[in-house]
Amino acid sequence: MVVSRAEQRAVTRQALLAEGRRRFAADGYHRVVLAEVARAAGVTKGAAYHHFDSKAGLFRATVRQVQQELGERVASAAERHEDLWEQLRAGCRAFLAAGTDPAVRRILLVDAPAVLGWDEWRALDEESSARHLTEALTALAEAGVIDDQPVEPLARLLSGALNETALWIARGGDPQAAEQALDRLLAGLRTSA
Amino acid sequence: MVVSRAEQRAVTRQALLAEGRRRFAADGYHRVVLAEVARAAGVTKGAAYHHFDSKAGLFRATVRQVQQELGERVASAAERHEDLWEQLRAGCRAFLAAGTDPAVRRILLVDAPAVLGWDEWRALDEESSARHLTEALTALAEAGVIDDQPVEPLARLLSGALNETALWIARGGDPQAAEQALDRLLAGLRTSA
DNA sequence: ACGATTCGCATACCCTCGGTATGTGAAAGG
DNA sequence: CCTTTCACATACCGAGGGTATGCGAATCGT
Repeated sequence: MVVSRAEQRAVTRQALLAEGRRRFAADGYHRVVLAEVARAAGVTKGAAYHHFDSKAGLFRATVRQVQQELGERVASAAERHEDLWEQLRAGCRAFLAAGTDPAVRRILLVDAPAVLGWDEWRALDEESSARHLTEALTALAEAGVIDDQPVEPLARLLSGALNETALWIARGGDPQAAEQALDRLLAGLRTSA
Repeated sequence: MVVSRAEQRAVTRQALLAEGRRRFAADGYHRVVLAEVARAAGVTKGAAYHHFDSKAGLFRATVRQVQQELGERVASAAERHEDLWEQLRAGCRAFLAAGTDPAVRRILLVDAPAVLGWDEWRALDEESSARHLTEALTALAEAGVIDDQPVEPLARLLSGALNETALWIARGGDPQAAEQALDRLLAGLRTSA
């Protein structure tokens, strides 16, 4: 076995993060016990506190990871299209589809706001997935596809709509019906001119 | 002092509920200590467990109370209008305004889904405020003001949009801008015919 | 190359706080 | 008036987050 200190550190951190993610997604933040996460990761609670300042700290790192992955998924779905409007639609659909992932559902959409506080949650959301949304809306407004307007409130409206609908789909809602409703909603934003 | 047993029971229960609501709204569920709530209500932890089966039980009762008040506020705002469309708009605006109430914000929108689980939260939401929304949409669809479509996904979209935007306003977002964005979004739903 | 130092973790411990089991005195019931 | 019920209080338990400290192995300075 190799034994570089930096390597070992990274390995342990990843193991904790991976196990934490599994459990946070499956059981929810509150029911996860940190010592069990550490044990399953092959270390003890001491290691967890060496890498993260608290249970919430591990959770925060997990949120960051899941957020980033989600942002990439959404972005890559959007990038497959040339048309700005289709980019928005594709990104939104990708987000709705991501709601089936328990990690996204439980960690990002349900627990994160309560555990980290809405402010911090929103800040993290902004720097990953939500940013794409505001950028897309800004571009659409500049291109005249939607009315020129402050994009921030509109982005919040759509972000909330997507979050809630993703959860609804995950709990048995019809994905196709959701996409159609979303399409109607988005279509209503286009300039009538 | 009078001393009917039923009276005393009601008094204590209300005191616990009121104090719990204050603290849940101010500090968030996790940071609230049940014994402190009881002490501030003039009783001990034993009383709290006599009235509610757990800390989550007290929280659940609090959620119910806040939800119901919110539902009434929204409904009464809507009822001030004759026109179905104006009822929807008024209800939505009332909801956004309610987001300034810390109890609504923290208890209903942030903590409740995490503490009670999304399913139970949604069930409670449904029997108070969200129900009005689906009813309004159904009526509008029947009246031909909006396209005939499954109302459930649309209701989820709008409900999520309102929740998130209420939080955004509470954290410094411009209420007027939010209402305008909401109006555009809703207006897009009207039948073009 | 070898002592000094850092560092990645383990071990042992504390303490808060949710939950429970049991006691008690005063109202309700017969 | 005696019994029962009931609305709490009191005492206790244990889980689990957080901390203080020890230790052995990698890293560094000379």
